[in-house]
Amino acid sequence: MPELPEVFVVSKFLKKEAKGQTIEDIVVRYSKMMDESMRKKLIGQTINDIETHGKYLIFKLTDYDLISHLRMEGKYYVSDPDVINKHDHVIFYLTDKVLKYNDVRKFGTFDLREKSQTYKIPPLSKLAKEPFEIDLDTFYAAIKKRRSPIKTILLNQGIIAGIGNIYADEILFQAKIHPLKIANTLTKKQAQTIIASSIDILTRAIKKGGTTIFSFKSDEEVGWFTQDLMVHTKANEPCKICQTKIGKIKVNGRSTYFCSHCQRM
DNA sequence: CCCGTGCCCTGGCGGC
DNA sequence: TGCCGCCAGGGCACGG
Repeated sequence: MPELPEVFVVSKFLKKEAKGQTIEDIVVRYSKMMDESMRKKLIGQTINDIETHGKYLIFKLTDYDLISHLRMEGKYYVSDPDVINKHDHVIFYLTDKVLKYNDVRKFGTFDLREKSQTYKIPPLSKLAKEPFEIDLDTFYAAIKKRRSPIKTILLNQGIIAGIGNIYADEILFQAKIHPLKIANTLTKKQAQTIIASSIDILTRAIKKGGTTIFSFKSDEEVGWFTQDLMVHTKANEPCKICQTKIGKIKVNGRSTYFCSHCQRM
């Protein structure tokens, strides 16, 4: 499931494939994904650039910004125009190629904004800064007034942007903090450690994804692979640091993996 | 404002 | 072999 590193890698792919191309036509195969008024506005627009903010992709067009969220399984790929795959929902006919948005679960979203409104209304108006830019005092102030588990806080895009369920577990493991630790009991030092671990893990994941970018296809995963993970999906396996069995619990309905010895309340 | 729950979706898998 | 129920999860609406 795409988190900040995967979205960043996708944006690199899109810059390579779609930057400078004009949208000549669009075929929408699942109407809830994109309505007709959006489709009409997009036709004739040139893709001048692709930016990212957290898990969002932002296509910078001639007159609008197109905000794309991949959610769990959304992906973009370029392929033979004659081949339509089962979960291709939006097909962009560009100047000299066909770009497809494929999404098995249909959870992905498209939002079109006037350029002046992009960051003024949802979804981007509510988005916090990414770990790379976030200010420690701001982050710590947000934490101090929350009574939820820290895991829940890391998934809150309005507090810190770009972290999803997989990297949240990995970040807390590296920071040696228990996922159920209540946010407002953290010290400023621990908040700082969380930010540092976030930057470290996201950066390493981006580098990892970057190695597969040139062979990117719809059915290839980007980002971290299972052997890079320390705790996520490792239930009952020995912790790579202390050999304690990795535990699995639910935090706010999300599967959460942790080491009860390395990560303290 | 904060916090928890249910919903959107499909495919894969365990159980029988 | 097939069917059923559950699980995966990001963001949002909605209730307390």
